[in-house]
Amino acid sequence: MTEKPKVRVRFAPSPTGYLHIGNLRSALFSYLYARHTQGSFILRIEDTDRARLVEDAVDYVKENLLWLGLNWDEGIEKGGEHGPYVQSERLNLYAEHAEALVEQGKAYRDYTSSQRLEGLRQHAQKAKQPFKFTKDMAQLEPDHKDDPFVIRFEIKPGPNVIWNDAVWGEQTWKRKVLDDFVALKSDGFPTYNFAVVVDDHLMEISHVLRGQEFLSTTPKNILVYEAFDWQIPQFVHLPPVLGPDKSKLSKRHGAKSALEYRDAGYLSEAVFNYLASLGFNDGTTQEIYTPAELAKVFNLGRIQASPAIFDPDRLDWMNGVHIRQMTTKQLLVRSAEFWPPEAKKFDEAYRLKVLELIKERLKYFAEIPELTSFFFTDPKLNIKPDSQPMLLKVVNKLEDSDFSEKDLENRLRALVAAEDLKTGQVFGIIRLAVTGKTAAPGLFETLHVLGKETSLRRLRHAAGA
RNA sequence: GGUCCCAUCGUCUAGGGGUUAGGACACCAGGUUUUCAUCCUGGCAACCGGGGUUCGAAUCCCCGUGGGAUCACCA
Repeated sequence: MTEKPKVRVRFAPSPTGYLHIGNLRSALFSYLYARHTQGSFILRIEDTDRARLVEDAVDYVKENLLWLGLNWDEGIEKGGEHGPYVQSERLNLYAEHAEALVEQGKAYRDYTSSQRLEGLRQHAQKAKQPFKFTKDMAQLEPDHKDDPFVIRFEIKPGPNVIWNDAVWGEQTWKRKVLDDFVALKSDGFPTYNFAVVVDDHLMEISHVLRGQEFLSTTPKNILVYEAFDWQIPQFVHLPPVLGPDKSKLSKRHGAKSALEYRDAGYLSEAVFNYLASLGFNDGTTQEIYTPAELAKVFNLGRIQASPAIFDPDRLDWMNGVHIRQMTTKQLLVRSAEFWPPEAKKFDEAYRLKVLELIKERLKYFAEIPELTSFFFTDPKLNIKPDSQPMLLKVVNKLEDSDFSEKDLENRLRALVAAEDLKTGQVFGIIRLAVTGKTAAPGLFETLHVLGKETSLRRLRHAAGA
């Protein structure tokens, strides 16, 4: 009996500023798998591209993950036994490993200038040949001492590269389509394809969950693992999340980061639920899950291979369901920042009653001001003069009411009956006078919550009294 | 263009040699109701095309078509 090795997965974004929903879903799946297997979820920063570095991007990534509840067990800030967790702080490691490959004849220094490289590339393009860099094209010796060089990983002839992807099944790549890629750049930084292997190995990553765009670089990664005689992790390539036009989701689609959903007043658990449903399902007809439930049912084998289109309508629906599942008290706490400034003049008990009334028509918290404004400030008057006599009768009828919902209902229905009018008509006029809206929560509840003083004041005002 | 991959309602998806192809969102209709919403009921709506294998194909195979990814000293 050998003990199963611990599952260790990582999310390794590069701090280039923008973290879209598709990236975040990769993080989510990694997190889910770690939780499902009681493994570790690690956050590593891949900042080897100095040109694209964006300030504060790391904070932005952290904020996104934290908001969604994707807490990492190990990584930046948290620390751990496999640090540092920022690639720019591991430069010596990559250099050592690249050097070792050179010594073993598995990689070589290349002094080819960028100009010559560009020329080579253009030449191939003119000849309509795919450009593929091989060792015989390389300049193995410097023209001058101290000329800059890169270290290229050499693809030697050999059998096809075969691996089994958890999502895509068995993959076979011919070596001859691979070219001698740069492992260490002339600035001393590693390239992604080299650093990712060194780090994943050193950090003992067991499963590599990443976007499908990395599928075609996997053979290169595998060859590096083999060159070092390292154990190859399980690869799990995730399908992309697409925009409504079926192209990859991007800023262009108004694609939002998690933070933008937070700012619009979406519940993180709803976004969590929705994101997980894009490319994963457990085979049942259940739609609504808590994060903990998802961690329980999540498994690699049920990840979809085909892309998913992001559907904002479905997210809205799902958020509404999560909202309605929450107690009003919880909801009040969660929505605290979204209430209009006027609401602060009222106590919590009152806001709680208001929330109770709008809860079932709330899709996200940003709608709160629009839905609740009349509970805090008198609405603009927009009553037709010919309905004013009716409102006067309403005022008279309610003047000695105790304003309980029951009493309000009895009196108002009695009035409608006495006047021989349609309920909807009369209630509609009252609603408009009191709320300024044609669509609002139930009339009796609204009047009750508003209270006698406010209700009668608005009614008298609307009646022109 | 080379390489690799994907393909069930408009969308997220279940299923998978014999099913009335299931659920959910959206949409439409009806019910409840004082409006809106919630809720309930019902409806519309799908196996990309063509061959093959088979008694039988949406399901397996092949070829098309469509879509995607990738071909950097980016990740």
